[in-house]
Amino acid sequence: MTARSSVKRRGGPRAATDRPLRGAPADTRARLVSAAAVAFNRDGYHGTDSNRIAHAAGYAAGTFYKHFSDKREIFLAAWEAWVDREWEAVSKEMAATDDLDVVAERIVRLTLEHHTRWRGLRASMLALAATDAVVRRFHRAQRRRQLRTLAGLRADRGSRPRPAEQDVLLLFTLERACDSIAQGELTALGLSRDETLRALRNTVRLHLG
Amino acid sequence: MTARSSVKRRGGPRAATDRPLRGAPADTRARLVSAAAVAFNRDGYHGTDSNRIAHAAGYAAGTFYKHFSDKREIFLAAWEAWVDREWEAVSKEMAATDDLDVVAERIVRLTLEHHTRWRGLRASMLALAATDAVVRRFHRAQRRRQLRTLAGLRADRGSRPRPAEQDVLLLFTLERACDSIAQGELTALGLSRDETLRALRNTVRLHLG
Amino acid sequence: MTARSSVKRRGGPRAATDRPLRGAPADTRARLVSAAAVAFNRDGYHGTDSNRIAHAAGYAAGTFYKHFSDKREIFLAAWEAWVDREWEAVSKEMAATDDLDVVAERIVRLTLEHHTRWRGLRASMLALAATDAVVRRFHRAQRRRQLRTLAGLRADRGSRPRPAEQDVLLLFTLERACDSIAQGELTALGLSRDETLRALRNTVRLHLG
Amino acid sequence: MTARSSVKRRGGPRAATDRPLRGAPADTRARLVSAAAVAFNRDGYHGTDSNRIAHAAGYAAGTFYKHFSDKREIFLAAWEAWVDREWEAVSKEMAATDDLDVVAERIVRLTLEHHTRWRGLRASMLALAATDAVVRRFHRAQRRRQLRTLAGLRADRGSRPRPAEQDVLLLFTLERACDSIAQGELTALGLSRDETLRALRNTVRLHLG
DNA sequence: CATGAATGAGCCTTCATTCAT
DNA sequence: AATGAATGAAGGCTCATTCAT
Repeated sequence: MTARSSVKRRGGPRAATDRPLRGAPADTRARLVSAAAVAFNRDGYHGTDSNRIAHAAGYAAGTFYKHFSDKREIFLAAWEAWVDREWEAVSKEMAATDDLDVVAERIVRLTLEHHTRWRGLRASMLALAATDAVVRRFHRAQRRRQLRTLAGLRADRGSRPRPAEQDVLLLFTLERACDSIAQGELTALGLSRDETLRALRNTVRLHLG
Repeated sequence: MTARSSVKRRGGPRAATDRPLRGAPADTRARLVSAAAVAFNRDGYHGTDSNRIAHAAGYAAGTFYKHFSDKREIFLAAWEAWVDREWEAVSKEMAATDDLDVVAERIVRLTLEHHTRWRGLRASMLALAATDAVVRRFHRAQRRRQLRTLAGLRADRGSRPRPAEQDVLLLFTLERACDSIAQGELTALGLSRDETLRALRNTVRLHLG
Repeated sequence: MTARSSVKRRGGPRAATDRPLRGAPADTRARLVSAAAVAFNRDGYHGTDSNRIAHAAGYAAGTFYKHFSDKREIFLAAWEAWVDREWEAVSKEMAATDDLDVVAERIVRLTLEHHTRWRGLRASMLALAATDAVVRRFHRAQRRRQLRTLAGLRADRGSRPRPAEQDVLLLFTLERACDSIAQGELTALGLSRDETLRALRNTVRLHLG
Repeated sequence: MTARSSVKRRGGPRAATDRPLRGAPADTRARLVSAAAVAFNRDGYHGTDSNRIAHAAGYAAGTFYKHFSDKREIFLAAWEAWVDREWEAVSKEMAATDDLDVVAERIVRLTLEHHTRWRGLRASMLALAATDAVVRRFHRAQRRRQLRTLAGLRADRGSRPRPAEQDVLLLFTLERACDSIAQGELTALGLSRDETLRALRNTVRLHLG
């Protein structure tokens, strides 16, 4: 009914910059995952919808379901990508120097940045994992990946091996403290952020040594 | 032409054979809050609705809105009640004995029980607090109550005063460990639950000493 | 424990055997507006609802909100369309002849027919305009359109210009008399319908002369 | 459950000044009708509810249904009272002087005041009458009362008798003009209010003469 | 590969009405 | 005569998902 130019541009708002919309499926998928991560993080899992995600990525509603069978699936993909990015960054910092103090400082800083930036995504994950068994399984799988990565990193540095218990506890500690700071809870309660970070750095350094 | 009258007939109470339905508003409210806590815990905040909560409490849908202006309000009420109950139980245990080891063991056990029983409610709270500023404020207010209670308990025992930072950190540690154990994460990762609990008890005992 | 998954399945289109459902948005919108006009007219604004309107137009409930942000919006669209149609019909009659008597007779007849057919819609508009400022503004805008149209028609015929006051008064008179006759009030009170119409025709003829 | 003093005063808000709540049924009824008239006028028939009306009158929700079988009934009662008051006022003015010009001026002024004050009530009546046959019948009955009253007033003054058609037309004219002015439509369209009122007064004087 | 109109179950909320006290 | 807690049908609106093009 409406005349269409061969270049796909229509009346409605196109969120991001105009890119070639028909491309490799993997690219489309990646764009959708990125948009989903941002939306879930900002509005929570139940605060966005698949149509909004698709449009934010520059696609129509239907495209979403060509790449993901449902909303949960894209959420898990976004989570997986998030874990990937975090440990990529950490690995890079670990490789760049031998100084333990520097490495510990960087891990804490990166984790804090990452958790601050993505605190909404993390909160949604925790809530979904509590009610949805599939999400819970996925979350644990990612946790195992984290543990493997962490053990691998220690091995690369020639550090002495440790029981996994100690690694999880380190992860828990890092996670909890960073989530809290990210949410602004410490500050809101009048507690010192720097003090906490110093303690965290110390814990990490001892763990890696 | 005028097939439909503009006056509509609806409503009316049910047969008067059921539970004690007509009672003091405070009782009704309390029943609704209890039912809500169970429902939120089992299905998550977004997994139940006000109608289901009302029916679970033995009331009709409309009754809900005589007592709460919306779903969030009853969620916060359920959360508040949950915090109340937890610290009531802890206070009781604190008063019953002077032996620090026993007290620490009880606090850890109670917290673990409480977090295990209500892990879904806790997960919903964390997710909502990430997206909803009102919930976040409420959560912090409850946290302050926890801190006051904890400080009070220490004072009652004649323990030396501590900076609030140490109290929150104790709360965080307890919380995170108990949430993890409650979700079954430690076990799923093949880690020792008893070991973790022993360490926790030790931390608590040192803190209260 | 996790009986309910947090992912919910719903929606999906109906069997593709029905009316031309998937079409240009403008067509869908037009069908919805038509159905709404009929429903509002028959049952009153508060006597129908968006679901009923959508179904009457051959669509599902959700489709309504793809085209209108709420019930009021479609009501105003229906009203606008009604005003359009009325004055289209009147314009056509005006163009078809030069005989003032004939024109006056046709205007009165058309107005009466139109008001009779749509008296419920008119009544809803009057009631809403009394309570709702947005509706009131819209109604006045339409009134201004009517006045412009009426002035234009007179100008086309080379009639002498008149102050707008006289045009509104003509509109008021026509409106009130036709509404009354449409509601059957005159007849119910034992008054002569023909007598009133004769007087009306006379007024219109004098006004256009 | 709650201790009650013998003087009926509870926590909740009591709308009007405290009056003796248990009294002659007619008084209660009258208070409810007054409150209903105000509420319907301000918010429209569908914009208030029976609970609100009861509370505004100083009673509990249930009291409403001890005096009226449904919402429509109190609406009709409010309407009837409104017509009563209007024609009471008009009759008084008619009796107070013999000067036709003065009488006409007063009728127009009173009608305008009355329609301005109660324009929302009138609008609701028109909308309900369009969809509800019972309301429509009631409205016509009141119209007949108006006509009888008007004829009686003319007879009292020794004016010559007139066909009812002319009386209704006078009522229609008065009504429509006053409704319009009351709604602010004339002013909003940039038309002269005084001019219209002058014409109205003239019409009334001729009619009564 | 992508589109986007359409679906329809279901959530949140209101309110006319009842009845045990 | 009055109370007010409770009812429950139903209206407004959302959104995960589908499918003809």
